[in-house]
Amino acid sequence: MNVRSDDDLTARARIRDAAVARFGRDGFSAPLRAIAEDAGVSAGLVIHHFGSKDALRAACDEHVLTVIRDEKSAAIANASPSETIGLLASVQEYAPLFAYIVRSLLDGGAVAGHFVDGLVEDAAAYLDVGQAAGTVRPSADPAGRARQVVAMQVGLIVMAQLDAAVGRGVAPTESPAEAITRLYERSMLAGLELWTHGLFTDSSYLDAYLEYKEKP
Amino acid sequence: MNVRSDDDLTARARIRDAAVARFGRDGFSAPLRAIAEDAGVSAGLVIHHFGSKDALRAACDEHVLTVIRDEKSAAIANASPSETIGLLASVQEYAPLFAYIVRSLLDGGAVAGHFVDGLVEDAAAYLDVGQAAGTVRPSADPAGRARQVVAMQVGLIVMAQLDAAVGRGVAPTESPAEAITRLYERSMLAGLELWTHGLFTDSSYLDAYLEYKEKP
DNA sequence: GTCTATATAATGATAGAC
DNA sequence: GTCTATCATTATATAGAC
Repeated sequence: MNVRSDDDLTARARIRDAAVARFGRDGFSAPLRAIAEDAGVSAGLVIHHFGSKDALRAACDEHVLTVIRDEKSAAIANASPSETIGLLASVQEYAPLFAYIVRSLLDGGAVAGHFVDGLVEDAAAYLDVGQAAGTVRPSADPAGRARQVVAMQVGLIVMAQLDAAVGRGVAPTESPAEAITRLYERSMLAGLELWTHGLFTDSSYLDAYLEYKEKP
Repeated sequence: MNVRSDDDLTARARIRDAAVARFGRDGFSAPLRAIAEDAGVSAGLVIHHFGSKDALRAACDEHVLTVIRDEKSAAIANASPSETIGLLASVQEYAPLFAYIVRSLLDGGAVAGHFVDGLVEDAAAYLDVGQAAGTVRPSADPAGRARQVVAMQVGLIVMAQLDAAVGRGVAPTESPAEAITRLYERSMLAGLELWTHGLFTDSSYLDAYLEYKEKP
C-alpha cells in the first residue's frame, strides 16, 4: 500500500493502515485489539485517535477511496492499451485495498456503493472513448455493459481472495498480495479472449433471450 | 427456499433455514439469539440441536450445497438454450441461497471453495458440450474461461446485493429476493451481448497482452 | 424436546497515570 | 501521545427444571 517503511509513519497512519489490512483480511468484525497489535500500539490508543471503531472504519473508507481516486487519475493520464494492461498486471500493490473494498461491498456500506458507482461510471466513460475511437463495439445497453465488465473484475477478485484464503496455489514463500495477484492474472488471457471474440459462435442465445423477453 | 409452510418442518429444520437466511443477510456474526427468534425457539434449543454455532454453520453449508446440487441435476436434465435462460430468470427462488454462498465466499471458508470449484467445473463441462455442439467458440484456456464466466456471475450477485442493501432500485413492496433477482437481470442483456459479440472490434488488446507476456 | 437461568469469555469503550 | 486497568455490554455455551 505504501513504499515507505512503517517506522516513517505516524501512529495514527500506522493504525489506519493496519486496520485496512485487517478489515480486508478478516472482515469488519475483526477485534480492535488485533488491529492495535498489528500496528504495535495499545487498544486504548486506537480509540484515543479515532474515537470509536466505526469512526476508524470511516477513516479507512475515506483513505481507500482517496488512494484509489489518486491512482486512477494517474492511470488515466497514460492509458494506452498496452500500458493499461501493464497497469492491471501490477495490481499487487493494490491487493490489500481491493480486499478492503470487497469486504466493504458485502458489508453493504453506502461508501462501498459509491465506490462501485464510480467504477461503473469510469468503465462506461472508458468504453465510450473506446467506442468513439473504434476499438470498442457499440452496445444496446452501454450502462449495463459497463456494469458487466466491472462485475467480472469484482468476481475475479472475490474468487482470487477465496483461493488465497484456502491457501490453494499459494507458495509458502510468497505474500498474500502476490498470491492474489497471480490468481487474478491466471484468467486474464481467457478474459481478453472473451472480450475479443465473445463466447458463442452465433447469436442464437441472444436471440432466444430477446424473444423470451418479448412474450413472457 | 422451500414451498412447504414453516409449520410442516421440524424445529431443527426451521432453525437451519432461519440460520441460512440470517447468515446470508447479516453475515456469520449474526447472533444466535436472532436466529432462534426467527425460528421461533429459544437460544438454548439451537445449541441443543446443533451443539455449537460453528456446527450450525456447517449444517447450513451442507444443506445449501445439497440443495444446489439437486437443483443443478434437475436443470441439466432439460438444458435447452431457451429453457436455460428461463431458469436463470427464475433465480429468485435461490436468492437466499446465493446470498448465503456469497457470504461464505468472502468469509473464506473451505466449503465455499469447494462450491466455487464445482461451479467452475460445471461451467467448463457445459462449455465443452457447447463447443462440441458448435454453439461455443474454442478457447486457448478453457479452464480460465470457465473461471471467467463464473466470476462474472459471482460479481453480478455481489453487486446486486450491494444495490439491494443500499435500497437503490428497490420498491418498498417487493421482497429482498425479488429485488436481487431484478437487479441481477438488469445487465443480462448486456451480458449476453458481450458473450455473443465480445467487447472489442479487433484483437489488438489481446495481441498486446500476448506480446507483453512474451517479453516481460 | 423445549424452556429459563446462569456461567464464562470476548469486545468496545472509559478513566486516569505517566 | 501512549499506556494499563477497568467497566459495561454482548455473545456463546452450560445446567438443570419441566
